[in-house]
Amino acid sequence: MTTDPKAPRPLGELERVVMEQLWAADTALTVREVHERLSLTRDLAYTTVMTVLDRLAKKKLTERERDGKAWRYKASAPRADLAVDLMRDALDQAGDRREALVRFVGQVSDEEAALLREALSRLEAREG
Amino acid sequence: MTTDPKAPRPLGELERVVMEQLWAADTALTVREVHERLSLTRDLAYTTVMTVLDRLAKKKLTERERDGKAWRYKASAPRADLAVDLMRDALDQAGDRREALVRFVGQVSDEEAALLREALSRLEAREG
DNA sequence: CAGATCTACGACGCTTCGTAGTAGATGCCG
DNA sequence: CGGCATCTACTACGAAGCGTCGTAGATCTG
Repeated sequence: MTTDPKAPRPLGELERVVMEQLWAADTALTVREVHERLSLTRDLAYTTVMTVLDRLAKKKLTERERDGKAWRYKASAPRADLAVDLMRDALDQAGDRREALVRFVGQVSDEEAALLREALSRLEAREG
Repeated sequence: MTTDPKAPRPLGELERVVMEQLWAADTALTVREVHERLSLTRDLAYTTVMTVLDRLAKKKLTERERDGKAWRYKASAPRADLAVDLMRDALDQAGDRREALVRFVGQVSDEEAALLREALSRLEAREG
C-alpha cells in the first residue's frame, strides 16, 4: 500500500500556469487564446503553449474538443481536485496517518483550522 | 506565499525506500547497514545506496555523522513531517483553500475524518 | 604493510519539462 | 479556384532528477 504505482507528480511551472488559465476561464480555450493570455506576462512561442497543452491532454489533465480546425482545451478536473490528489498522496506516504494528520493540523493557519472544522461538521451533518 | 520557489518534490522510488529504512531504524545507519537491509528485497550495488544517501544528504533530508571511517546517516526529519510538507504544498497550489479542504475532508476515510477531528480538538484544547 | 572497507567523484541512460522549429493539413477570402 | 493565414502533428534539444554503478584513492586494522 505504500507503493502507489500512479503517484501524481506535481505540475511543472509552465504546465501550472497553463492550467491556471484553463481553470480561470469559464469556457474551453484554444491554443491561441491561452497563448494570448500568457503573452501578457511572458514571451512564449505559440508552439510551446501547444506542446504543453498537448502533454497535459496526454496526462489526462485536460480534455479537448474540436472547434473548426482548432482544438479547445479545458481542465478535466477542478483545480481543487488536483490539490486534493496531491494531499491524498502525501498522506499515503506518511507511515503513520494519525501522526501526519496531527502534525498537519498543528501546522495549518487558524483560518485553515477553522475551515477544516467547518468542513468536518458539514460532513458530519451530511453523513450522520 | 503561493509561489514557493522551493517546492519539495516527492522522493524518487529508491530514495523513498532508503528513507524508510532510516525512519524505521532507531539509530543512525551506515551505508552498509542500509545496503544490507535493502538487499533482502532487491539487488543493489553498495555504491548505489551510497549515492542515494549522499544525494539525500545534499537535499537536507538526511544528516550524517562520522563513525570511524564510515558515515552514519539518519533522517533529518520525521516521516510525518515530509508528508505534511507535501500536503502543505499541495494545499498551497489550490486556488481556493476552502474548496480544497472541503474536498479533502469529503474524500478521506471515516477513520481519517475521526483522526482529523481528534487532532483539531486537541489543538483547540492546547491553543484555547 | 596488505587486505578489507569506505568515501569521493564521475558517468550513463532514462524521463520530465521548458522551449521551439518545421512540415503539412485546413479553411477562408477574393 | 488559388493562395495566404492558421492550426496541428511531429521532432528535437538541453537541463535536471533519479536509478544505477564503476574506478580511484583514502583509511583502518590485523
